[in-house]
Amino acid sequence: MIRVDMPELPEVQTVVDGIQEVVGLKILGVHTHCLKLRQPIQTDLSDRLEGSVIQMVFRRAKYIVVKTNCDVLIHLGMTGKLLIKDHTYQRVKHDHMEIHLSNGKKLVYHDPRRFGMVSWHSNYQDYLAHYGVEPLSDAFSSDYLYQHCRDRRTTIKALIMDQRCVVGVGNIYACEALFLAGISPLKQAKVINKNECLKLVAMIKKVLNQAISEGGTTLKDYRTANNSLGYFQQSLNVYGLEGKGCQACGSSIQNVKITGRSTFYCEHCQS
DNA sequence: CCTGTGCCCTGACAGC
DNA sequence: TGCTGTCAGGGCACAG
Repeated sequence: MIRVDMPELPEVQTVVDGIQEVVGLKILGVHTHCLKLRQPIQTDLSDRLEGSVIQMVFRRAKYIVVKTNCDVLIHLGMTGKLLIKDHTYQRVKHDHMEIHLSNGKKLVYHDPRRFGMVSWHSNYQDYLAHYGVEPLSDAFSSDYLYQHCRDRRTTIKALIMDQRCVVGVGNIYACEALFLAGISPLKQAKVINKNECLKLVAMIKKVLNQAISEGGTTLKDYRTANNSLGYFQQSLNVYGLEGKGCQACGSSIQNVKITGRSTFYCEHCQS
């Protein structure tokens, strides 16, 4: 078992659950320190947010949605963190934005690799209009996935990572779910049968739900120790385990590239 | 429309 | 020891 700490859907959900205390607070001001994220932080972000009240914080795909008088979308990218700090907190390297709140605390956006994003929209749904169903919703069913697989020559792994089909399934959980479903990541989507769709959908929901429940516990510990929020760590079966023995059969875990992403699987258990 | 490739960015790590 | 090269990957632009 190895541990990783990239913010996939469960990590984003855990962060959202952990910052509910900001709901109802007034935004006194916003300071941005680096405009060059995945897309530039809008220069009028502060003007837009100052004086407004945070009405709701929730997750859509891997975005954190902060509803005020407009919608603020926050994406953590690879290395992003959203931290609650008190008024004595001093900014450190890679803190790109601070939102000053009416209870004296600050919501701090920290992202060394700057793959993340912060932006305001009048309606967040317009920005995410091309996004598919939530993986943990009833809309993501085996029938839904099966229909999306029709006539698709791409691999099943690329398909479940395509946000137009289903959102929030990143590289790690795609690998893990395919392992648990016994399906090769290299298999063409169009030859996946209904029973395989049933298993795969169930396993995607399982790994995500499991990670969310584990994350809640880890986050609580993390907060106690550091008085701050961050994403957590997840135990894995195949991801990052190239050359190691498969837990189920002992065969060596393979690593192949699929659409540029490292893809870990067991040739014996997945076909 | 469908599919694959490359880019953005910094830090961790391997190899010399 | 310090340098260089490689890799990590979500989302999107772009090419074929």
